[in-house]
Amino acid sequence: MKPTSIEVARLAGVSRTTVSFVLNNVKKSGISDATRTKVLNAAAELGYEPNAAAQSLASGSSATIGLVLPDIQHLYVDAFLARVVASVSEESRAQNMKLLIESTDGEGSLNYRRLAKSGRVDGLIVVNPREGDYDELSEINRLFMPLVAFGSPSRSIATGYEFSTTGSNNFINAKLAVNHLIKLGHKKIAHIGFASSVFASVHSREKGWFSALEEAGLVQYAIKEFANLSADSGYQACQRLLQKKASFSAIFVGNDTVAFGVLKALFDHGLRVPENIAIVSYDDIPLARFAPVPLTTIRTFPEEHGQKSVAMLLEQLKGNVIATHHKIESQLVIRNSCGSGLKS
Amino acid sequence: MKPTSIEVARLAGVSRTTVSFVLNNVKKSGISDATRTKVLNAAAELGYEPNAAAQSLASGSSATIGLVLPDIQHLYVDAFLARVVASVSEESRAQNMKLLIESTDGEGSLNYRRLAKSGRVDGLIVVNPREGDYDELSEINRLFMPLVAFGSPSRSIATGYEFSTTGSNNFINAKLAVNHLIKLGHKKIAHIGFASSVFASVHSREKGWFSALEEAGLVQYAIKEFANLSADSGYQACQRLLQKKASFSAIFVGNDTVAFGVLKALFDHGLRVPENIAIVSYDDIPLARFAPVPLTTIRTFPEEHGQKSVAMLLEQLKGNVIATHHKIESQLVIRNSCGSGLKS
DNA sequence: CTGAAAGCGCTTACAG
DNA sequence: CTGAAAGCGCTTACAG
Repeated sequence: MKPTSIEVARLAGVSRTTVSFVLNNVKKSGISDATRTKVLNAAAELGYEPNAAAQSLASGSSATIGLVLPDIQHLYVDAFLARVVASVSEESRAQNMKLLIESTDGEGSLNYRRLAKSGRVDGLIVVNPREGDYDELSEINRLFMPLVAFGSPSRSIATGYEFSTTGSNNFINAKLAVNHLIKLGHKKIAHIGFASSVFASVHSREKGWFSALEEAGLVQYAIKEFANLSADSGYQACQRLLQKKASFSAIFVGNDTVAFGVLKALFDHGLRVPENIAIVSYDDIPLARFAPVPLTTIRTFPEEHGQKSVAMLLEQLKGNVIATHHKIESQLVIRNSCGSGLKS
Repeated sequence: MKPTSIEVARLAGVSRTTVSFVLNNVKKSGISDATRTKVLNAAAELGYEPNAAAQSLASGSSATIGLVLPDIQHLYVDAFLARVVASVSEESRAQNMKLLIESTDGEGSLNYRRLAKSGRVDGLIVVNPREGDYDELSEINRLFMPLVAFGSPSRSIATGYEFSTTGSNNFINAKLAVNHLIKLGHKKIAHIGFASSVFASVHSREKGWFSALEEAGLVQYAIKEFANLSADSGYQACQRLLQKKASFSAIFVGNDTVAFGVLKALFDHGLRVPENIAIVSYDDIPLARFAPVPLTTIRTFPEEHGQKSVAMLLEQLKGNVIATHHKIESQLVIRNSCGSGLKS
């Protein structure tokens, strides 16, 4: 039914070896132009397409990248993650690699080892790994295949983990955001994390917030709540915050999606942004500037991250085994929600 | 390095056949419990994981589903598509299938045939295929593998295409949305499509809008513009609309993301929603009710669609070859943007 | 209840 | 410049 390389060889009047050499463009094979043309014509005539499983089995490489997402629920609600998927997909395609999507289950665990051993993928990009996964990831990287942790701080290298990482510096950026609020005169600055702090990125942003308060001597005003990815959970987290006795004049919100919910909760409470409460958030998703109050936020570059992750993985696949950290610079985008200006 | 089934067989003191039977749970093999246990223990002890390529080559099935996305750019900006990816991923996982992501390139073309012939996937879910792709999809389905077109109207069956489809009825739903505006007394109802009308869903929504106008005898007021997926493109499309001489008191916007841009364009133009201009849009993305004016919109159920697509594909994979259309009901969610009520 | 052996469709030393 | 042949690691009739 589907033609195999043997049919192509027969039609072209050569051996399967030659067919393989021509189709895979093997340099050192010294195929004559005449032969090459014959093979190419035969393959085209038969509509030949190599069987991927056979190729993979024989060559030991699957030509596919595995993208591991945290709890897949993130994708339902968080625009940031979608952009990561899109850019990784795009770049993989550009590099002639296929893309396999995996996600961790409810408990956040994925059998990385099984995936690695199955030979289904040549390398792994793991998005926002949990702190508890670092040991296993390191072992996967050492034993089986290259691995890039997306959205991880470079500390993985500092602490002896061997795999590559890419990410913006959540800690520094969070400080940047909070310092902006401090500079505007705010003293009582609350924090709403965008998810559970088992996620490294959530945790780092919280630490950055706290560190900024410490340096300014404002920790006595520190109060915080955690949302759970959706705008709705942000709404609820903000309500919990409002019920506390401690007051605040500004909130550093863990991401933009959650900030949408926070804005609504504040409005529903009769509070105006930025007049009564100033907000700075994180991500600069495409809708951030279309929010009820255009959001002042930390702009990250997920597309660049995604592309870079793929590039780093391919580097390692080529045998360039140095684990590196690629840092993506971020920037504070000032819009209306912090009350410091009206640029949009 | 990685153990193979032969090592497992050796350790368990059986043949590879037996190992394969036990691990694949082959019913009719009549493996004794004692043997089964021995094999399982040996496999566990060695940390054995079957090689996927070998399995696929030998069995003729890859146990993976291919998910084909339209222009990958959609994912950058459209929350709807992300939910589709998430649900398909989730359901695939639940069904023990792997998920391969493919996307069409800039010109919107993908070599479906190559993908099908490579044997990399057992079946295909194609999201929002372009009208021009139907012939090829039909052929792929006939020649190579089951295929489900996601977001397609059932007309594919009516017109003789053989593959299965799933989707809400864009035409009917658009009419529903527009009729709601008509019922509220609007006569001059403009339309802003969310993308180019080469996409079947964009086209159907436009037709639904126009059909509603026809039935109400309002086509003389019909004006339209098309955005290009992002909120920003919605902003621009709305500006173009505002520059026309024709006036309007309501807009049916092709999706929520674009509606965010439309809202901003109207505000910047000094128009209030819903007082001056009423808006109904489409999708009910998670942020729709957190928009500057909570959006009245058609709620679709992408998660259900995604899950159903996978289920339909698996049915066909099991040999149940009937092409069917699964229709997902939608509903109009009334919020503030149409001015008819204040439910949220 | 279990095993020997063929076969899936490629790649890749190796030999010439 | 090209080909015969082994091998990748499984599954699956077939035989017993």
